[in-house]
Amino acid sequence: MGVTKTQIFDERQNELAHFFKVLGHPARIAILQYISKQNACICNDLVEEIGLAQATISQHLKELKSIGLLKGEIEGKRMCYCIDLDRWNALQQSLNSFFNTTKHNCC
Amino acid sequence: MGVTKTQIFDERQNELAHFFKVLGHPARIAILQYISKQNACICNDLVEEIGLAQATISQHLKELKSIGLLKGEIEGKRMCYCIDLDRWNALQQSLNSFFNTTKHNCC
DNA sequence: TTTTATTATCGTAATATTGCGATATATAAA
DNA sequence: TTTATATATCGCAATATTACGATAATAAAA
Repeated sequence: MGVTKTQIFDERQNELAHFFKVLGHPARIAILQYISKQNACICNDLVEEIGLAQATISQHLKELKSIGLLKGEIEGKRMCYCIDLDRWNALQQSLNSFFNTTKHNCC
Repeated sequence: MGVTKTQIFDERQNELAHFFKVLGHPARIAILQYISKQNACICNDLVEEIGLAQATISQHLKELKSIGLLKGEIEGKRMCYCIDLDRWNALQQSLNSFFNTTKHNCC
């Protein structure tokens, strides 16, 4: 086993879970915080800043791109990764919507 | 390897990531939504509702307990799992704080 | 006490994730 | 063209996660 049974959940549950999952790694949190602190981002800076190998950072960036949080623009021989603000806000809202609609209690 | 290098991140980054990680599974999203919909929750109901084995549900409940989102009370021979509203709100706030402080852009 | 019902835990198999070195690719600089 | 720099991808090893059957533990019911 070891496979998440995505077929028994609805699309929204899977999407929400995937989003949470991508944010569920300290390196990816750190990457987002660092990109935010700077005004431009270059992957190579991240390697020094975060302290993981270049291949590893590149992999984490790919996952952040997979949910649209980052957009990359080629800038000469460099890559400029930035936060996609529209997506960022949309995700925050989607997440708050989950929190607000799922908080009834019993005991 | 396969080990997250938690030691190179700060406590807040690790905590935030752990929180996101726990929410990063559709079964756990579904569990929270179901508990919320009901006014009381019994694990056995979840097994029928979600469609995973009892052992698996129990495991997911344990992880939700690990971040304090659920509290369980023994009720006869049953277990009543409920959402801890204080913790729920605190986590929502912590999450919004992350989103609000990490959203500057460049391109 | 015995049985039944409910939940937790253990052990295990399958798959996923993390991390890294090596290498490929692409562009700028020399 | 050659070299240097920056990023992506491949392949692999180590560890984590997911799922489940079997079983333990606990308490109500018979």
